[in-house]
Amino acid sequence: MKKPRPHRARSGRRPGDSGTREQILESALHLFSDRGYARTTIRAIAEGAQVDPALVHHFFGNKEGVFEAAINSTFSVSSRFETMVTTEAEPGTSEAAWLARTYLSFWEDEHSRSAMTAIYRAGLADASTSNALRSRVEDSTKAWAERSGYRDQPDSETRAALASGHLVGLALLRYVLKIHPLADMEFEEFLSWVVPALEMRLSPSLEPRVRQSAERE
Amino acid sequence: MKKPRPHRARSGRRPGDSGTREQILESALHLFSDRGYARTTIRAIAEGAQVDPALVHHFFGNKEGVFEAAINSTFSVSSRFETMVTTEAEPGTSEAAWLARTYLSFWEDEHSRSAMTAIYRAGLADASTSNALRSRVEDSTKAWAERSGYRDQPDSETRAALASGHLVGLALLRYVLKIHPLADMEFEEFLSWVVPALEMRLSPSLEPRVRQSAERE
DNA sequence: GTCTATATGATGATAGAC
DNA sequence: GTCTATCATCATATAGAC
Repeated sequence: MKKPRPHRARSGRRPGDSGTREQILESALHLFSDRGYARTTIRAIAEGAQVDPALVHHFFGNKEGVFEAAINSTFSVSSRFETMVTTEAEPGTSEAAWLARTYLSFWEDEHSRSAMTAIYRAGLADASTSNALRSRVEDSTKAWAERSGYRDQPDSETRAALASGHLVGLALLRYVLKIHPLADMEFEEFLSWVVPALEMRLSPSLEPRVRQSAERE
Repeated sequence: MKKPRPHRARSGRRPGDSGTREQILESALHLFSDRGYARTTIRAIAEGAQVDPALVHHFFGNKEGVFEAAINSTFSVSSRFETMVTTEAEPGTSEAAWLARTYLSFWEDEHSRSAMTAIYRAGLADASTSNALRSRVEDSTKAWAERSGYRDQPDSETRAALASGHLVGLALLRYVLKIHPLADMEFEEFLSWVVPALEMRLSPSLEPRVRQSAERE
């Protein structure tokens, strides 16, 4: 016996073919960035997308699959993250300025910010998930250090890592923790604070001669 | 309350009165710093301390109680964190140098590092738990900005926040993510990289004239 | 593609015996 | 102080009907 389905109580229709997959990813990305990985449940993702939890499994297999798909969806942060460090800086601006602007643009853009937040929340959550974030940061730092104009400077690798830490920390305080007054600033003003410090970090010639061997004993 | 001080190195017997509470906290701190808040279970804490899970509830009520007690146990990071910003810098060193050394010492010390890691992991995990970390960072940043020798400099609050982001980011990369080569450095060498950059950030007079908004001299 | 039903297990918490 | 037993909840994941 076929069950007649005279009227669908569901208001927003769920068409037979398209849309749902993207809605699941959108819901997932929102939740992962807001609640982190562990506290985000497949049920909540499904509810946010107004679909059945089983559908989430059907599309992505398991929770990790949803996460991977979510942070790579639509804006493909991962791939852009990698190609970022292989792009040439625009002439007229320092490479440090370009690095800061490019990296922080990921955070500034409302769409990719969710993915960035999700990535950092998940990567900092516990030791077992830190590996992915560590390789990501380490690789992009190293790649950038090797190809940048600062490549031949002494300690270029160390300086690149210090610059990464600088940028990561500022991004976390401004975009994740939303610390005042960093979070309230206009983007360009924020950049105007960050760039000079980063330029100094990356180019020894701009540095005062404060640094010599630390008091070691 | 008598303490026989048995000096026993954990032979397997769980004596009727002492030790267990501290062992629970030790186990909890280790797990919270390693796996974050959400992935740390009371059962695992109990197992690590070789006690019954019910005992954990008996002592601390609920999971959050264990967390609070753990990060405040033995080394009382929270209180030291607050008094940190009210202490005078030692003469002969810049305040920026003192700030960097004091803050990073919390991370460098093996014991307090667990608490620091737990605090940051929990605070960055999701939006709901970010409040505690935000107020902590915001308050200590502000307090330090107001009482430091840089107090009368223009934008002292902004500069203090930027310095906080700088320090937090470097600490996370070195101590939590363990990014090479930051994590492999000796502490004094690490400091010798951080301090000059922080001094420049905090004192406009040391800054190159890249920024136009700095009016004061 | 979508959903119902369910297997299977882990979790935080409590009550209460010794 | 310590443990046994258990509750209620919620999790991921799967099988299979329509």
